[in-house]
Amino acid sequence: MLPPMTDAPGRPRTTIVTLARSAGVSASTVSRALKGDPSISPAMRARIAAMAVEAGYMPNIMARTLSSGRSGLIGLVLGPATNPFYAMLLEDLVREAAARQQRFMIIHAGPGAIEDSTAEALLHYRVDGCLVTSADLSSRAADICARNAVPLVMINRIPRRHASAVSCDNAEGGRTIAQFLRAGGHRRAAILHSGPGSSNGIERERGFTDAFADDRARIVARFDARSIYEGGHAAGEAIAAMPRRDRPDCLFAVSDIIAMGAMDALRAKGLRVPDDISVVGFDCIPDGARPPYAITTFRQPVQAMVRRGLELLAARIGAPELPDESVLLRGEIVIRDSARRPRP
Amino acid sequence: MLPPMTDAPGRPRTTIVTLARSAGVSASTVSRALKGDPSISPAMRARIAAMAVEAGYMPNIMARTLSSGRSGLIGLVLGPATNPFYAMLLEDLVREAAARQQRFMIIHAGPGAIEDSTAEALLHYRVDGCLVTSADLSSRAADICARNAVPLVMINRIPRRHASAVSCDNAEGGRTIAQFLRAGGHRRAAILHSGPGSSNGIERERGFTDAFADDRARIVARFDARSIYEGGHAAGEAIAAMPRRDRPDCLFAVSDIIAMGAMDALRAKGLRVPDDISVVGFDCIPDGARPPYAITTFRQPVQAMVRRGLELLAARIGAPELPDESVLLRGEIVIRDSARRPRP
DNA sequence: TTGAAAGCGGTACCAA
DNA sequence: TTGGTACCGCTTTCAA
Repeated sequence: MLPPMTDAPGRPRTTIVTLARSAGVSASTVSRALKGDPSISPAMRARIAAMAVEAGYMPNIMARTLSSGRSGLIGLVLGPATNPFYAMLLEDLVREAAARQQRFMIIHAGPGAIEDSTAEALLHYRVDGCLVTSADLSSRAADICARNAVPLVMINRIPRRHASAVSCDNAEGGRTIAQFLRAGGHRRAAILHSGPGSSNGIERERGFTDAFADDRARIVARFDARSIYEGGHAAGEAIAAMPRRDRPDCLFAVSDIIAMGAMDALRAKGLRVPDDISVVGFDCIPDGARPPYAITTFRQPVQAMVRRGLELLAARIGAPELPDESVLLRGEIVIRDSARRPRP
Repeated sequence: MLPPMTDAPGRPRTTIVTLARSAGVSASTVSRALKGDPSISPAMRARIAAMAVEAGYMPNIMARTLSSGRSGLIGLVLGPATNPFYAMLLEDLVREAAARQQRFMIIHAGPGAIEDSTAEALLHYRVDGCLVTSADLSSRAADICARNAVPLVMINRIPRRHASAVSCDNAEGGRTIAQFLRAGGHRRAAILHSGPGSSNGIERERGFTDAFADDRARIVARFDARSIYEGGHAAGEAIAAMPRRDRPDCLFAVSDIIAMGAMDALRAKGLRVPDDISVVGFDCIPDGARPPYAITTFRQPVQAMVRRGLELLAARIGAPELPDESVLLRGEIVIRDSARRPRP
């Protein structure tokens, strides 16, 4: 047994019951008064509120959850926090959620898949809902959520069954970038993608290819850069090693972190960016804006995505019958110095 | 095999009671069997375990917490996740905690102070303990934890009253760097610190100054870079603007992110690093290792810090009367190319 | 080795 | 407008 949590030795923790006793009313009255039930007289409400403050009363969420079934906890499945994009997401997420009185239980923040045991923790804690950003939720975990009627919202992911989603219009972003490069005179592109498991990367590449390739321009190479710096670096080295006449004149990385790796590798091999080869990324992470990189990229509306995601989730927590919904938000190209620009 | 749809209309959710009924035993027996109480016969234990799996039973942590007083939740107060150092910390933290069946409720992950309402959420959720990394916990919040006997462990912070702490030996790190620079022939140092609120920065600077300054060498300037890239950048510009003869020959930034900003600014003004001025950082974040920076720095033993921190916390959760403890872990210098090295 | 029963701190329905 | 009361799901004596 744990020692009782007391504010002072011998004095019992303030609960609704102690409050009720010292106010000379019933526990139910206190409960109602505290949540502003209009059926309690204003005078009583004020009196109890004052006593609560005075006694340092703190509601026990566990007890509330047990009887009401709502925990105020959201399960958060986050991609690798060391990827600056997820770090941005996390900051915004925590801030927005706090403003809505929601808290996150964070159950994943690294690379790789989520263990089932980790996913089950979500249900143990009776999370009201679950937010998934990019890292893949196993279908078993998703099934568990669906069966237990835990609403699922994915941010920055293509929706799956039993889930709502909000993401940036990735295909449109890819298209915009392709048009920009075409206008800049590029005709031979290499794509640094993030593998078949990344729905975002696939969409971006699809949009890019659609708008870039025709009878005068084409995709000359593709590399799997796994959404990490090292992957981009390896691809950059491979590109630098290509015979000069086969080399692409521009490079589209499906995320900035990949682009950064590629740029460093190209330069280490003596190639100039953008003079010898243009590089474009995606995401608009802060690191990519700094002088050594100054990456031309596509900004995802992170804050809006976070806000909409939380809204979708809140709505579904309140009304589980709501149908799944996906929302697509428009981003914008950010032109810096890593790619040759169109002539004015 | 997936669990049956326990939430199907009309069919009750699997609880200890439903389990007990269908096993023809009492709820207490099920409770004990499930946690491997040796006083339950092995046969019974096995039978109940099998039924639990078959029924897809998930314990309700809220109920368990209510009766046992232990939630398995740790409150996490994290510094700004967009600072790569905290991102590294977060990844390790979540991984280590999951292995110990602990989950984090994340209540802060941005810049700035923690709102009291946010801190109080910790208590509402009856967290077993609280882990604080760098971001300042208001003394009010700390008091609340102390009153409620919620153990507090700080990682990467100087301990405060009512808290244990684990951190890197910052002063020693500062000293090591100073010795390295002195050996490299540097005599005029500038310090880019992170303000009076950062105990780490203060320790690092103290160690550095102790080992650097004497009658042949001195600290020629100090700048408050607020632990952010932009702060380092501003300081770098100020240094570049100094008359040549007043300029420092080396620069100690109390964190890598500051050093990166400074390097970019110095170079933008035409100064070469390390030829015109050496730059050293602290933390060893991945970004600092990349070619444009290749920062000479001091590596904090992050993984060990995380592990020890969780150990300290677990011990105090089990035995709240344990005295506060601070542990200091030794880091190591990482020599790269941003600072002139000693002649062999 | 097992069962009965009393909470843990709230919520919510039914009376008064 | 208030009080009484029956849970929510699990843990933990105390008895049998």
